Amino acid sequence: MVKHMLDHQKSSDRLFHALAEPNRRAMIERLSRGPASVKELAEPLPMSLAAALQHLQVLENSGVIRTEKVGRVRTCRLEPAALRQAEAWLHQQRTAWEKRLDRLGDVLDDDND
Amino acid sequence: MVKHMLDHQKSSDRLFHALAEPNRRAMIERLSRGPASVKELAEPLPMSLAAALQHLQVLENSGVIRTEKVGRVRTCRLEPAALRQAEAWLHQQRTAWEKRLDRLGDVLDDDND
DNA sequence: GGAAAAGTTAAGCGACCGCTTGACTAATGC
DNA sequence: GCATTAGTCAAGCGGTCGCTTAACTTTTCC
Repeated sequence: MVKHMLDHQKSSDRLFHALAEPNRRAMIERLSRGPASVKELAEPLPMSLAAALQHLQVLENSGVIRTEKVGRVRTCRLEPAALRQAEAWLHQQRTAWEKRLDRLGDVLDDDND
Repeated sequence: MVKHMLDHQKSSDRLFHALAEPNRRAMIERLSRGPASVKELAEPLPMSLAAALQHLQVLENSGVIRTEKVGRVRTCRLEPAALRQAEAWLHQQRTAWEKRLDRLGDVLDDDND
Protein backbone atom coordinates (compact mmCIF):
# COMPACT_ATOMS: atom_id res chain seq x y z
CA MET A 1 0.00 0.00 0.00
CA VAL A 2 2.62 2.47 1.13
CA LYS A 3 5.09 0.45 -0.96
CA HIS A 4 2.93 1.03 -3.97
CA MET A 5 2.93 4.77 -3.38
CA LEU A 6 6.70 4.80 -3.17
CA ASP A 7 6.96 2.83 -6.39
CA HIS A 8 4.72 5.33 -8.07
CA GLN A 9 6.86 8.13 -6.72
CA LYS A 10 10.03 6.57 -8.05
CA SER A 11 8.54 6.01 -11.48
CA SER A 12 7.29 9.58 -11.50
CA ASP A 13 10.78 10.75 -10.59
CA ARG A 14 12.32 8.79 -13.44
CA LEU A 15 9.67 10.03 -15.83
CA PHE A 16 10.00 13.74 -15.11
CA HIS A 17 13.77 13.45 -14.91
CA ALA A 18 13.78 11.90 -18.37
CA LEU A 19 11.64 14.73 -19.71
CA ALA A 20 13.88 17.42 -18.25
CA GLU A 21 16.72 17.17 -20.76
CA PRO A 22 16.34 19.21 -23.99
CA ASN A 23 18.06 16.65 -26.23
CA ARG A 24 15.87 13.91 -24.83
CA ARG A 25 12.79 15.98 -25.58
CA ALA A 26 14.11 16.48 -29.10
CA MET A 27 14.35 12.70 -29.40
CA ILE A 28 10.77 12.37 -28.23
CA GLU A 29 9.63 14.92 -30.81
CA ARG A 30 11.42 12.95 -33.49
CA LEU A 31 9.90 9.69 -32.30
CA SER A 32 6.40 11.18 -32.29
CA ARG A 33 6.73 11.15 -36.08
CA GLY A 34 7.68 7.48 -36.20
CA PRO A 35 10.18 4.88 -35.01
CA ALA A 36 13.89 5.50 -35.50
CA SER A 37 17.24 3.82 -35.01
CA VAL A 38 19.83 4.99 -32.51
CA LYS A 39 21.86 6.41 -35.38
CA GLU A 40 18.95 8.37 -36.80
CA LEU A 41 18.16 9.82 -33.39
CA ALA A 42 21.76 10.82 -32.74
CA GLU A 43 22.37 12.33 -36.19
CA PRO A 44 20.64 15.73 -35.78
CA LEU A 45 21.95 16.20 -32.26
CA PRO A 46 25.31 17.77 -31.37
CA MET A 47 26.72 14.71 -29.66
CA SER A 48 28.36 11.34 -30.16
CA LEU A 49 26.49 8.10 -30.70
CA ALA A 50 27.52 6.93 -27.24
CA ALA A 51 25.99 10.01 -25.65
CA ALA A 52 22.75 9.51 -27.57
CA LEU A 53 22.63 5.92 -26.37
CA GLN A 54 22.88 7.08 -22.77
CA HIS A 55 19.92 9.38 -23.31
CA LEU A 56 17.96 6.54 -24.86
CA GLN A 57 18.69 4.36 -21.86
CA VAL A 58 17.28 7.05 -19.59
CA LEU A 59 14.19 7.29 -21.79
CA GLU A 60 13.73 3.54 -21.79
CA ASN A 61 14.19 3.18 -18.03
CA SER A 62 11.55 5.84 -17.53
CA GLY A 63 9.13 4.00 -19.80
CA VAL A 64 8.93 6.81 -22.34
CA ILE A 65 10.25 4.62 -25.12
CA ARG A 66 10.48 0.94 -25.93
CA THR A 67 13.36 -0.43 -28.01
CA GLU A 68 13.90 -3.61 -29.96
CA LYS A 69 17.07 -4.79 -31.60
CA VAL A 70 16.91 -6.71 -34.84
CA GLY A 71 20.16 -7.51 -36.54
CA ARG A 72 22.61 -4.78 -35.74
CA VAL A 73 20.09 -1.96 -35.54
CA ARG A 74 18.07 -1.04 -32.47
CA THR A 75 14.74 0.54 -33.26
CA CYS A 76 13.15 2.94 -30.77
CA ARG A 77 9.47 3.83 -30.53
CA LEU A 78 7.40 6.03 -28.28
CA GLU A 79 5.36 4.54 -25.43
CA PRO A 80 2.25 6.69 -25.08
CA ALA A 81 1.33 5.40 -21.63
CA ALA A 82 4.29 7.07 -19.95
CA LEU A 83 3.63 10.42 -21.58
CA ARG A 84 -0.02 10.12 -20.61
CA GLN A 85 1.01 9.56 -17.00
CA ALA A 86 3.01 12.80 -16.89
CA GLU A 87 0.17 14.56 -18.65
CA ALA A 88 -2.28 13.26 -16.07
CA TRP A 89 -0.24 14.50 -13.13
CA LEU A 90 0.03 17.98 -14.62
CA HIS A 91 -3.66 18.01 -15.47
CA GLN A 92 -4.61 17.02 -11.95
CA GLN A 93 -2.54 19.74 -10.29
CA ARG A 94 -3.71 22.41 -12.69
CA THR A 95 -7.40 21.61 -12.60
CA ALA A 96 -7.46 21.20 -8.83
CA TRP A 97 -6.15 24.75 -8.56
CA GLU A 98 -8.46 26.11 -11.26
CA LYS A 99 -11.51 24.49 -9.68
CA ARG A 100 -10.56 26.10 -6.42
CA LEU A 101 -10.41 29.48 -8.10
CA ASP A 102 -13.85 28.89 -9.61
CA ARG A 103 -15.31 27.88 -6.25
CA LEU A 104 -14.05 31.14 -4.80
CA GLY A 105 -15.78 33.11 -7.50
CA ASP A 106 -12.44 34.43 -8.72
CA VAL A 107 -12.98 37.81 -7.04
CA LEU A 108 -14.65 37.10 -3.71
CA ASP A 109 -12.84 37.14 -0.39
CA ASP A 110 -9.46 35.41 -0.39
CA ASP A 111 -8.95 35.47 3.37
CA ASN A 112 -9.03 31.73 3.81
CA ASP A 113 -5.97 29.53 4.33
CA MET B 1 11.02 34.32 -35.84
CA VAL B 2 13.93 32.02 -35.13
CA LYS B 3 14.53 34.13 -32.02
CA HIS B 4 11.02 33.37 -30.90
CA MET B 5 11.60 29.66 -31.29
CA LEU B 6 14.74 29.83 -29.18
CA ASP B 7 12.88 31.77 -26.51
CA HIS B 8 10.21 29.14 -26.47
CA GLN B 9 12.87 26.46 -26.21
CA LYS B 10 14.51 28.15 -23.27
CA SER B 11 11.24 28.58 -21.44
CA SER B 12 10.42 24.96 -22.10
CA ASP B 13 13.81 23.98 -20.70
CA ARG B 14 13.21 25.97 -17.54
CA LEU B 15 9.72 24.56 -17.22
CA PHE B 16 10.60 20.88 -17.51
CA HIS B 17 13.70 21.36 -15.41
CA ALA B 18 11.55 22.86 -12.67
CA LEU B 19 9.18 19.89 -12.84
CA ALA B 20 11.99 17.35 -12.60
CA GLU B 21 12.72 17.70 -8.90
CA PRO B 22 10.58 15.60 -6.52
CA ASN B 23 10.46 18.20 -3.75
CA ARG B 24 9.42 20.86 -6.23
CA ARG B 25 6.62 18.61 -7.47
CA ALA B 26 5.57 18.11 -3.84
CA MET B 27 5.38 21.88 -3.52
CA ILE B 28 3.22 22.05 -6.63
CA GLU B 29 0.88 19.41 -5.21
CA ARG B 30 0.59 21.43 -2.03
CA LEU B 31 -0.07 24.62 -3.97
CA SER B 32 -2.76 22.95 -6.06
CA ARG B 33 -4.80 22.93 -2.85
CA GLY B 34 -4.33 26.63 -2.24
CA PRO B 35 -1.74 29.38 -1.72
CA ALA B 36 0.93 28.95 0.91
CA SER B 37 3.81 30.81 2.53
CA VAL B 38 7.45 29.81 2.11
CA LYS B 39 7.38 28.44 5.65
CA GLU B 40 4.31 26.31 5.03
CA LEU B 41 5.83 24.89 1.88
CA ALA B 42 9.14 24.09 3.55
CA GLU B 43 7.60 22.55 6.69
CA PRO B 44 6.69 19.06 5.39
CA LEU B 45 9.89 18.73 3.37
CA PRO B 46 13.18 17.36 4.74
CA MET B 47 15.17 20.53 4.17
CA SER B 48 15.99 23.96 5.50
CA LEU B 49 14.00 27.09 4.75
CA ALA B 50 16.84 28.38 2.60
CA ALA B 51 16.73 25.25 0.45
CA ALA B 52 12.98 25.56 0.02
CA LEU B 53 13.44 29.16 -1.06
CA GLN B 54 15.87 28.07 -3.76
CA HIS B 55 13.30 25.61 -5.08
CA LEU B 56 10.65 28.31 -5.09
CA GLN B 57 12.94 30.58 -7.07
CA VAL B 58 13.33 27.86 -9.68
CA LEU B 59 9.56 27.42 -9.79
CA GLU B 60 9.00 31.14 -10.12
CA ASN B 61 11.61 31.59 -12.87
CA SER B 62 9.95 28.81 -14.81
CA GLY B 63 6.56 30.47 -14.48
CA VAL B 64 5.01 27.60 -12.53
CA ILE B 65 4.27 29.82 -9.55
CA ARG B 66 3.78 33.48 -8.83
CA THR B 67 4.74 34.97 -5.47
CA GLU B 68 3.83 38.12 -3.64
CA LYS B 69 5.28 39.45 -0.45
CA VAL B 70 3.09 41.30 1.99
CA GLY B 71 4.59 42.25 5.30
CA ARG B 72 7.17 39.64 6.17
CA VAL B 73 5.42 36.71 4.54
CA ARG B 74 5.74 35.74 0.92
CA THR B 75 2.69 33.97 -0.45
CA CYS B 76 3.06 31.55 -3.35
CA ARG B 77 0.34 30.47 -5.73
CA LEU B 78 0.16 28.20 -8.75
CA GLU B 79 0.20 29.65 -12.27
CA PRO B 80 -1.96 27.33 -14.39
CA ALA B 81 -0.66 28.64 -17.72
CA ALA B 82 2.79 27.15 -17.24
CA LEU B 83 1.45 23.74 -16.28
CA ARG B 84 -0.89 23.87 -19.25
CA GLN B 85 2.09 24.55 -21.52
CA ALA B 86 3.93 21.41 -20.36
CA GLU B 87 0.69 19.48 -20.63
CA ALA B 88 0.22 20.70 -24.20
CA TRP B 89 3.70 19.62 -25.28
CA LEU B 90 3.19 16.12 -23.87
CA HIS B 91 -0.25 15.90 -25.42
CA GLN B 92 1.07 16.90 -28.82
CA GLN B 93 3.85 14.32 -28.86
CA ARG B 94 1.62 11.56 -27.58
CA THR B 95 -1.32 12.17 -29.90
CA ALA B 96 0.91 12.63 -32.94
CA TRP B 97 2.28 9.16 -32.31
CA GLU B 98 -1.11 7.64 -31.52
CA LYS B 99 -2.66 9.12 -34.65
CA ARG B 100 0.16 7.64 -36.66
CA LEU B 101 -0.57 4.23 -35.18
CA ASP B 102 -4.24 4.64 -36.07
CA ARG B 103 -3.42 5.64 -39.63
CA LEU B 104 -1.36 2.49 -39.99
CA GLY B 105 -4.28 0.37 -38.86
CA ASP B 106 -2.31 -0.82 -35.85
CA VAL B 107 -1.44 -4.14 -37.52
CA LEU B 108 -0.72 -3.36 -41.17
CA ASP B 109 2.76 -3.15 -42.64
CA ASP B 110 5.26 -1.20 -40.59
CA ASP B 111 7.98 -1.13 -43.26
CA ASN B 112 7.92 2.61 -43.75
CA ASP B 113 10.49 5.05 -42.34
C1' DG C 1 37.35 -13.55 -44.87
C1' DG C 2 37.81 -8.72 -44.32
C1' DA C 3 36.12 -3.99 -44.22
C1' DA C 4 32.41 -1.14 -42.97
C1' DA C 5 28.35 -0.06 -40.20
C1' DA C 6 25.71 0.06 -35.88
C1' DG C 7 25.79 -0.36 -31.38
C1' DT C 8 27.75 -1.23 -26.57
C1' DT C 9 30.65 -0.64 -22.44
C1' DA C 10 33.70 1.68 -19.30
C1' DA C 11 36.46 5.28 -17.47
C1' DG C 12 37.02 9.95 -16.61
C1' DC C 13 36.09 14.96 -16.53
C1' DG C 14 33.98 19.46 -15.94
C1' DA C 15 29.62 21.64 -14.96
C1' DC C 16 25.60 21.93 -12.64
C1' DC C 17 22.39 20.81 -8.68
C1' DG C 18 20.51 20.46 -4.22
C1' DC C 19 21.61 21.29 0.18
C1' DT C 20 23.83 23.26 4.40
C1' DT C 21 25.57 26.83 7.39
C1' DG C 22 26.02 31.36 8.90
C1' DA C 23 25.28 36.13 8.72
C1' DC C 24 21.93 39.39 7.83
C1' DT C 25 17.31 42.18 7.11
C1' DA C 26 12.75 43.32 7.93
C1' DA C 27 8.23 42.88 10.00
C1' DT C 28 5.43 41.58 14.12
C1' DG C 29 3.98 41.00 18.94
C1' DC C 30 4.50 41.95 23.67
C1' DG D 1 12.57 48.51 22.47
C1' DC D 2 13.49 43.96 22.26
C1' DA D 3 12.72 39.16 21.17
C1' DT D 4 10.65 36.42 17.80
C1' DT D 5 9.28 35.18 13.27
C1' DA D 6 9.84 34.96 8.23
C1' DG D 7 12.56 35.43 4.73
C1' DT D 8 17.02 36.52 2.09
C1' DC D 9 21.87 36.22 0.49
C1' DA D 10 26.35 34.04 -0.22
C1' DA D 11 29.83 30.68 0.10
C1' DG D 12 31.01 26.05 -0.12
C1' DC D 13 30.57 21.00 -0.58
C1' DG D 14 29.49 16.41 -2.31
C1' DG D 15 26.97 14.07 -5.68
C1' DT D 16 24.85 13.66 -10.08
C1' DC D 17 24.61 14.64 -15.04
C1' DG D 18 25.91 14.93 -19.79
C1' DC D 19 29.48 14.24 -22.59
C1' DT D 20 33.89 12.48 -24.56
C1' DT D 21 37.24 9.06 -25.94
C1' DA D 22 38.77 4.50 -26.56
C1' DA D 23 38.34 -0.29 -26.91
C1' DC D 24 35.28 -3.87 -28.21
C1' DT D 25 31.29 -6.84 -30.33
C1' DT D 26 28.13 -8.10 -33.70
C1' DT D 27 26.01 -7.86 -38.11
C1' DT D 28 26.10 -6.86 -42.92
C1' DC D 29 28.01 -6.41 -47.49
C1' DC D 30 31.31 -7.53 -51.13
